Amino acid sequence: MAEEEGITVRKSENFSDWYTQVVLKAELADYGLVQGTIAIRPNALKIWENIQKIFDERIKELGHENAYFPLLIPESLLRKEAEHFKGFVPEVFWVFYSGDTKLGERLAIRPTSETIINNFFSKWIRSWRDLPIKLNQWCNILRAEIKSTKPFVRTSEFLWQEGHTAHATHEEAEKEMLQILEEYRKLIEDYLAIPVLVGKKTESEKFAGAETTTTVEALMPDGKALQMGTSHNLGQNFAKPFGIKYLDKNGKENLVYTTSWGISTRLIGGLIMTHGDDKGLVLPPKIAPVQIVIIPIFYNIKQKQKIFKECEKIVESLQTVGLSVKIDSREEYSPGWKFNHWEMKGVPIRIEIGPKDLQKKQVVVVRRDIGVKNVVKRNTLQKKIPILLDNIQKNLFSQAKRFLQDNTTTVKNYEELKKVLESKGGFIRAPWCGSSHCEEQIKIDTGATIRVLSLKVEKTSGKCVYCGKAGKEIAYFAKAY
RNA sequence: GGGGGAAUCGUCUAGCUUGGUCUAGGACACGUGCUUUGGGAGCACGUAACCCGUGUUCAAAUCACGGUUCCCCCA
Repeated sequence: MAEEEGITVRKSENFSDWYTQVVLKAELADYGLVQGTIAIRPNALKIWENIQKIFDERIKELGHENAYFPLLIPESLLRKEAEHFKGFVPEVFWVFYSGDTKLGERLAIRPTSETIINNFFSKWIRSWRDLPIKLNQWCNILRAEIKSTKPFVRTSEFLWQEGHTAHATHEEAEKEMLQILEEYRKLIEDYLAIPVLVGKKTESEKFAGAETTTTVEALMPDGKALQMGTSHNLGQNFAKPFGIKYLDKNGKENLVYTTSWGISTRLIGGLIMTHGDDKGLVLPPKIAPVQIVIIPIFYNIKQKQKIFKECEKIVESLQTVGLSVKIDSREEYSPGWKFNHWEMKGVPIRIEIGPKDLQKKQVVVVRRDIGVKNVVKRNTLQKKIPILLDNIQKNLFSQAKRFLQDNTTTVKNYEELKKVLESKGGFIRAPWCGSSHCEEQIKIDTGATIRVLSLKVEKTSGKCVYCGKAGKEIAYFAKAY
């Protein structure tokens, strides 16, 4: 027995330790040499590549183009929008030297690229004919995280996409922000099978420099919220200091309206936490790099050749219907070892094929999500596997959805709010008067913040959960990562 | 932001209290060979470690100080 190779803690018993073990043992990432950095290993990068492919295609359909901007941003540029600078400066990495020469002006390693991209916008936009401009870049960014780093979830360096657009009108910018928000929701719910709350941020939680920040927030099994993506309407907050102006049809000079939006490799963290179990990672079929793994079982050389041949045939038939299949033909590992191995790596479906199956023209099909084994006739396999994958995808989503619903609690007063936070956590739905003072006090008191406000104000006749004055709208509170 | 714990082969760890016998032990992993394959197979041989720095001492894995990293709890 070599159980040390597997996950040795239960997800329900020590969530944090469980998470670390899955990350390391499923070979998703390894710790870097500098605090808050990780090496993203092929198993995880493949997931990211799938996310990229899906989202990249989608935004291109919506008229966006990819570009790439410099990593280094001069301090003077970063300072141009005051709120933005104030918000980001505590976590900026600065470059002071090139070789031995001290630089005249220190350079920021991008914590986000609004400043540098808007700088180019001001050069590239002259006429109403240049608008809208809708760019995106896939890149890495650096934000110094001194405490509580966690692979994928909170690291100093991470991979992301940042979209940056400029529009002629406020309405257009608002529309862009909302459209992308909806794309994020679809990506995360339909592909990653993670249900989210969609809405906007409060003044204190919004992006530094934004007019409006919208967000998709998921709930992790430990009752903490995880921000999965944000989409901002920057209004003219950046257009003004960067002087992004154009001449309209009447020859009049106007400032543009800009947006920005991003999702990052943090999504992988959400994926691990949401779907993983005591055996390791569980990947939704639509995002899994390998959807089906085939384990051949044999007792002698003669059988081996026949079985391998049959495996090849299965691979071919499944590949023709667009599935990603892998045979584990290694002979130095036993079938049992391979079962555990691929379960830890989260492959949605395992097909076992041995001498008995060969004889009966069947295979054994095992679902990763619920562990159920089924015998499937060989000639129906090509039809049944896609259906099964679809069921797994749906099951993972509905499980997570149920968890989200069961852990979203409506409360009437502060005592209840505190009680729920102390017990199971999750999202807490409560009336809020709209004052940032109440918001701040609740944070100091309980550690919970307002994660989301509904996009369309959810009116309430209830009283503010903190101060007892008339509630302006419903807020969703939670402790967050 | 505050507090607590930890750091020894690739991994988990023994050793530390009471410095010397530690040439640092074990299990698993890894390598080679033989044998094996329906839920983590077996035997044999082998590779492999005291986080970094400074100090105390005849002598440091063990004691002190500083650093680094990781984990946990609270805000």
